[in-house]
Amino acid sequence: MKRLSTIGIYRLALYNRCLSSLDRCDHEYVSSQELANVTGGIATQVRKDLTCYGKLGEPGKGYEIGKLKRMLINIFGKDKVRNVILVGVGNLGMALIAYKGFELQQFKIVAAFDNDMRKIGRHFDGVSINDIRDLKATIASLNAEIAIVSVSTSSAQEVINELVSAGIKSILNFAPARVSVPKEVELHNVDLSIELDKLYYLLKNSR
Amino acid sequence: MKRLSTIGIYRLALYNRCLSSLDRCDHEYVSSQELANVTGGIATQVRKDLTCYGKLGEPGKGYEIGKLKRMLINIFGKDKVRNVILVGVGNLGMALIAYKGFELQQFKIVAAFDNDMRKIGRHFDGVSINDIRDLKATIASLNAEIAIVSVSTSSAQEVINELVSAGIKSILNFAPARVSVPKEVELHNVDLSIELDKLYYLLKNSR
DNA sequence: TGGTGTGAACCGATTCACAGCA
DNA sequence: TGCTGTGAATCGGTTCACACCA
Repeated sequence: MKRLSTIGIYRLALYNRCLSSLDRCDHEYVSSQELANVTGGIATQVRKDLTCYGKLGEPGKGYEIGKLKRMLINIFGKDKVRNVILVGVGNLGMALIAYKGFELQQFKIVAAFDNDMRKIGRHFDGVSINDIRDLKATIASLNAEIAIVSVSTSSAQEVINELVSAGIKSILNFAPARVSVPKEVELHNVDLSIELDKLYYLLKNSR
Repeated sequence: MKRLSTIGIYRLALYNRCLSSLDRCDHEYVSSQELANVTGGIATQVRKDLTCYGKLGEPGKGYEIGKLKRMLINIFGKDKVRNVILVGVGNLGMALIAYKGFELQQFKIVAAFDNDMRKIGRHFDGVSINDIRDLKATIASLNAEIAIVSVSTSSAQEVINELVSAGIKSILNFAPARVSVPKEVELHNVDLSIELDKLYYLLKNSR
């Protein structure tokens, strides 16, 4: 069972989400062609993606939706609850706490951190805002493994260092900074201005 | 001059940002090796990326920073101001309007739209919030080409249809929905829950 | 010597073509 | 007949090796 490529994981996640929005019973079937139509790919690729976790399609019928959902939940480890914390309760941090897309996927931000005294001790959308100095202790007590970082560029590396030493294994970083982590820690960057750069490029070099 | 792959554009944008943070004069030089160190790649790749727009490195010295910057600004069409509009002034929309990373890259959101009467006519962070019913007229008068969509999943397709018919060429969509656009329109999706899905996967399948 | 530019080799991912099963 | 699963062919991007230049 090999580790998938980033793009492979992405497509699997996409199938997962499309299944949820398919208004069909769990015991009904969906074909690779249909899944391809919804995700903008081709049927062969969908099949290749799905078969690397064992054969679960039925020739002539397709994939049983319930079975497929269970497989995907298992692949992503969503059967187990994982606590997510967030550092940096600015505009973006608040938006992420309140983000509706997370609820649908059973993600739960269990605590937030900031260094602004006016925010510490308060709640936002049901999530308590803690003193960043309590990061390590709180992470330990919550047994959190995933952190979302939405602090300023200048403090990103420092915050991430603390997260790593507190035992965080995976980090989703929104600060537009190149930060480094030990290789056993997973770091994903979401860089909004680079996304806009891409659009600029495509506009300038449009077909 | 061929169109680059998505990942190629991404790296170019990354080089661009790293140059800004390099505290060195524009007339000094940077080597491909150095650029690779900062961006986490290898020197050969940096050179391959840069040479597809003509030779501008100098053997034995490297790339003149000012020249490289100008080339990148040109590649991304940032020499020309492009007006960006935003639809959906919820938590995420507000965070995007206030996002500091955009300023650094000369991106400017010139108008926002919403359908909430309590928001329409007000300003947020210097950006006026307009009635979504005025979308077409306002886009035309501002000559906007890029739109950021941060509306709910259920209204994403409808809003995007309107944007397309109003002449928008590039869309950055934050709604976790698969939406379709005519093929001449560029659509990029930023899907936050899929980013978390990836972290879940990596955590479950860690090395 | 220290760097760039680039053809060639490599590698992984995508697509094709088709065997096989209900 | 309709759809899956998969080896083979293909494609494109990455890396290597080295020619070349200041």
